Amino acid sequence: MPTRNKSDKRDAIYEALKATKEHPSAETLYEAMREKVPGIGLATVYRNLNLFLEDGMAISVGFVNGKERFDANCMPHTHFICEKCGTVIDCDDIDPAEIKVELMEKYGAEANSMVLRGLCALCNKKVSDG
Amino acid sequence: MPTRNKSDKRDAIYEALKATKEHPSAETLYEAMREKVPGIGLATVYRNLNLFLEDGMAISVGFVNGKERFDANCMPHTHFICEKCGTVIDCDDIDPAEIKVELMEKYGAEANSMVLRGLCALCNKKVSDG
DNA sequence: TAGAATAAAGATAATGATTATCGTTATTGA
DNA sequence: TCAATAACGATAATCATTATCTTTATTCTA
Repeated sequence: MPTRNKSDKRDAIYEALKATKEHPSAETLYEAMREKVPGIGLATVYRNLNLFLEDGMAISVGFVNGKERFDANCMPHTHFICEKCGTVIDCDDIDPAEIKVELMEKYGAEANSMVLRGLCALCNKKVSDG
Repeated sequence: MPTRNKSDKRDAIYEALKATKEHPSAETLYEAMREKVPGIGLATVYRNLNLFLEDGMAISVGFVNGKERFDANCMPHTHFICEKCGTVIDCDDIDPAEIKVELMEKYGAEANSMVLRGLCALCNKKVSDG
């Protein structure tokens, strides 16, 4: 891990990312932090999120409505993204290990993430309700 | 499916998308078509790709390096995306059905796509070779 | 089949998320 | 303490995508 200076802002951003389950975008995280950390800039949030990725402290879940979403939980776990409402769900009960083995055996590729997309329970219900 | 006028350009774009296995971006498809279809505009490619999505004639595979990638094959199938070289691979041998059932049972969510990300065989080899 | 109504096209301006730049401030290490 | 470097906030720049506008093609009807 590269050497970084101490930075209260960075620490605050990381704590905020760890504290939420909503897999926020840079913008969302920024808005949520403005209250607690007055004067923080959007560029600082973007900058530090990229450092977290670089340092293996966070992962990118993917893009939802054109915005990248982040997760401080780097343990390999499956994500579900609802294409209707944009919610990102941790699917801790769905083990990607078997699929990863299959992928390696059949394609020689090393997967480090698995993302499912579709309609979440709530949006799916709304659709079937008409 | 909404009514559309006949359009040679649209047909050409769709044929080009169907003909390739590389899951191109709008830009890539546009560049590939300029020779065969002189005078075609980038906006026309974007416009028609969106119509294909709308009409269920194509799917979005996801974003690779900030660019959306498309596939004319709408049969449910797994994709692998190499984060190093950007290659998108059809994993026809990896059946997402079981995972989808699991997702529905455990989370009530309806998945319509499954995407794995990581390093393809070639890039993985390069890493291990050092 | 002409001609109005609508869809599609090409060019390009606008948008919006992200990144780069720049001057300033904080941190580090000698 | 102080020079070197990292981080910051503000904001300009970038780049993929979308919207707009004018022209051209297609369709539908009288």
